[in-house]
Amino acid sequence: MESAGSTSAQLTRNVAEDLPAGALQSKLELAAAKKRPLRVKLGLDPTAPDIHLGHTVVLMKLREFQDLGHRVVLIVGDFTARVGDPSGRSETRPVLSAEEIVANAQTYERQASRILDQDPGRYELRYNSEWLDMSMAELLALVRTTTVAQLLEREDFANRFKGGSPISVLELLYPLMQGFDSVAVEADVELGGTDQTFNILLGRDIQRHYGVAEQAVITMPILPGIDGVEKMSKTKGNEIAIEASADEMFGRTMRLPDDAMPSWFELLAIDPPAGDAGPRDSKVHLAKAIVERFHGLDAADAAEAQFVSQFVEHEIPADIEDFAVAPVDGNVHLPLALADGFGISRSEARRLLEQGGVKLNGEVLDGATLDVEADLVSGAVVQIGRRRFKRFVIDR
RNA sequence: GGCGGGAUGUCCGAGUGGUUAAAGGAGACGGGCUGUAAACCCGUUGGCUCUGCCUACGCAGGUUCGAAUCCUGCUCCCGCCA
Repeated sequence: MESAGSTSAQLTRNVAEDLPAGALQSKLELAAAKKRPLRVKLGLDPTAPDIHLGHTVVLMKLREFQDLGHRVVLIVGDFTARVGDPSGRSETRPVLSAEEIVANAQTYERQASRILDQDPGRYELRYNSEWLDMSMAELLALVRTTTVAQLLEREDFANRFKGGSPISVLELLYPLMQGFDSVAVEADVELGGTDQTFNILLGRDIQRHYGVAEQAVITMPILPGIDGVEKMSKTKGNEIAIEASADEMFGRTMRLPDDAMPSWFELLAIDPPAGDAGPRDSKVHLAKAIVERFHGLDAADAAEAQFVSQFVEHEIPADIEDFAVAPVDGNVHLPLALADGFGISRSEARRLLEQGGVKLNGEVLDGATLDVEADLVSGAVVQIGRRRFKRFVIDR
């Protein structure tokens, strides 16, 4: 068996921070001495329905722990999600129903299983309502562990406080609840993005107050979204979902700004191409590696071929969804058909037509034509911009 | 509890009775250039049965020929004082 020191070095390879210094190593030594696996915690917010590449950075790190024989404890924050955030419009969070939470948790579990080992010895899924649905007396005991000054040290709280933006008490309570999760599951290590540093560290304080061993803290850098700037998230639309199709993964990766490539290579643990590949070829390499990870090598090759065909050679893709249009008096009214077919408003469809953004079988439609004979569009490929396609079939 | 300030389109943010579907910016989308990168240029960006109509400036009423702009009540947010 390797020494705890080298194992620790391996585990901290691409992390942002490993706090406090040496904590992980002593945890590993402890585990080796007691011959028990470490309990490695990750909290999941059950609000977002899909896992994307950003989540996988942390999940892959968890997987490394599992591969070393340790046990991952995933916590679904169903309790906090059920409470919702009562503060004003600025920070509104939808209050999720119990059914939605369960559904989201199942989605997470299914998607996370693509990365994590589901072996019960190395994997445990818990809902925090199990322990957070506590009495007022218990809540007071929890609240006693922390001062307001401590909470206001967190950067975003501090900024909002200074800037006069609302901070609800519930938000202040979140770090406490997260910390109590660590007490409840007896976490040895907690992982999270760097945006979680404060919460995870506070977890240590709370554990100490409860007389539990303090967890080691490991934070992973935040993966930028395909805009290269903001944190990857579904609400910003800059994500690549791990359940996205191979073509979509490939295409979206190709939209990544060059500057962001190094961090993607590093955080996704993908080896950059050897030699002096240009930025474009490097990006293809990156895109293929990502697709390969989730769809396999064949799919990666196919996605590349598809990409080249569609965007380099401007071929019309092979597999296009059909969309049934109902003609009126033998004509298809384009604004309506485009709106329904592509999920946009009719006004937007009109605008796109006027701007020459719509092609019918490769021909740009001039904006004046709003109605087309049904026979002409039957089986025709309709294209909006560079990447939206539908095949119109006449529904008689 | 008292006093004061605020709520505008996806977001930020102008606008204090009429040419305001609402300046400007961001974002997004379409076009050009290109490597579906960056930078840059042009255009668009509430909806619809589209030379017009409807809806919209926290919510509900009111004044007025006419209101995002004035008045009243309500909701929420922020600050100071207690």
